[in-house]
Amino acid sequence: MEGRSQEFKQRVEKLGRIRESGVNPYPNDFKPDSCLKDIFKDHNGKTKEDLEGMDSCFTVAGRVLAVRSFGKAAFVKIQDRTASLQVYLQRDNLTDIWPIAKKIDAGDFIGIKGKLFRTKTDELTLDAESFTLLTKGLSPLPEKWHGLKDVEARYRQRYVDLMVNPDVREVFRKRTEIIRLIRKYLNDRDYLEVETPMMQHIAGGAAARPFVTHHNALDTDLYLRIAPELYLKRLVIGGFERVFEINRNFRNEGTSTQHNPEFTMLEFYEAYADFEDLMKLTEDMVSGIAQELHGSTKVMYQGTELDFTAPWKRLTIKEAVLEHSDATEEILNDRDKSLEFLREVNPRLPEGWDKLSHGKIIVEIFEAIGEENLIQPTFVTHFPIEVSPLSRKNDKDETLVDRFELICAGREIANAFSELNDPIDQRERFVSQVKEREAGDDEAQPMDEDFLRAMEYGMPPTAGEGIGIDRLVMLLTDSPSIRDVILFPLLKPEAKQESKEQEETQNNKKGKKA
RNA sequence: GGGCCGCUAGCUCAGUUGGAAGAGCAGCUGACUCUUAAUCAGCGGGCCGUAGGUUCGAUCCCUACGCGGCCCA
Repeated sequence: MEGRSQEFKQRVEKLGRIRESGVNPYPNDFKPDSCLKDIFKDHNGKTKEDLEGMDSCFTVAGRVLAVRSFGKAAFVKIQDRTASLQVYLQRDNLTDIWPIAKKIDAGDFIGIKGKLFRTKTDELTLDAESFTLLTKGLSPLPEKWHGLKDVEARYRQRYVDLMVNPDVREVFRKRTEIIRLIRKYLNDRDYLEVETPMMQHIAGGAAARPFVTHHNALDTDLYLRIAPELYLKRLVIGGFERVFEINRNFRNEGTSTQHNPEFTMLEFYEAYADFEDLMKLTEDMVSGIAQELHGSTKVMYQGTELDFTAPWKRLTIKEAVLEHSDATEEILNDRDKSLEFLREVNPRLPEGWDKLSHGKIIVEIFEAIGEENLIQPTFVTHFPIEVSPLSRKNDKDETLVDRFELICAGREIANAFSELNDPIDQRERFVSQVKEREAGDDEAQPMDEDFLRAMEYGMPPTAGEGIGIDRLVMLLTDSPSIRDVILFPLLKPEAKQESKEQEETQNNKKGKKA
């Protein structure tokens, strides 16, 4: 109890008095028969007289959000998963339980059975005929008017954030709805939803640093996946011509408003499709989701209108750079001139910058100046082959691949390509990746012999795409940070406030080991 | 990794050339059976992020550290 707030201690004492009076403060046999939203839906149109003529009782349960108490009566606002509703408690109706009912606190859960009426100010209200304490809350709720604002507290104690900030609940409901709509869209197109390994012996399918873990029984290191790509393609090879997976990827990188080390990715693969088909599919799917969610394909994001109405703009990566900088074709078509230009737009380059290939230089230039200027949804195409070891070569220009990135609000939302299905070419690409890895690029992809073995059986012509779900949800819920669309974003652990008992336990453990 | 900003009561926030730490809400006591951020009267509640330093004296100034936010890489 030491270190607890005064109010916490008072509530614990109150809890004790409730128990002494013979009332169980944590019963679990109360069954509501109505949710609050349905009560509004069915009865909010009714007049005072309509309600007086109605004989039906409603049994509801919820968390107490606010109490306005009089001597022998009280108005209490309760909230369930669907809505909030005012309840009227009167001493003369509640008799035995009144002493407890009048002592409830904001944060408690209560159950009420009663009849609907309208107050003098015309608010639909449930007049309690019986009252049941369902859970005593010990920690006080945040301020009723301002709610919980402290960003760190909101992330660390998301449960409190959700209790008191309805707009936060709404964001996460929309997140779930978006994922539901994606599933429906793909299921309707005969895609098969699958699950592939999160723990992999070879972390391939993307350029990123993985987390490492260890399997004790097999005594082997494993990586948390950075992408499901190579497994989903194995499934296409196996005959599942349309597959998708919505699941977590893990990348061992820093956090930002755009990055969380674990994030949710949709990946889908369709045989006999190419990357242009996927552009159409993406336009159709995302604009449809915006329409379902907002009733419009135009969505406000951080003060800017994003127009998801199909078709979306398409630019080659060079066009995107030319459109948003003073670079010229002459510069971009020459490796050394491009490098010089890159140094102007990005003076602080990673180590080994002078050895960058022409293709990588173009991508670096795009990321430095092109990407952030693409606000409306735009497909950026014609990526260089050096940065695309899993993509099919372009038939007309072997330095390019049939790939696009979807950029919106200045950030990458999706990445897709016609899949490389030539096993000989794929092996060569892996070999050059391994060389880059040996040269110090720890994001270059490792050799995956089993994947090659699979591809050697023949993979049908296929296109595949990954869509960052968190970022898509950000755009569709007007959220400025990825942490606003991830229920429990990764934070550093809080400063330890170990109790003496814990300290002793730990010391004992240390002592035993020593 | 670098820069800037923040950390004060359960919550939202004030505050002090460096001189006994404040408000509102929440809480407690009392009044009140139709309130809407209910009202009225009274009361309690603080390691001012942590640790050093400067000082007669530090929540305030300095240093380091921790956590968070934003920006940059």
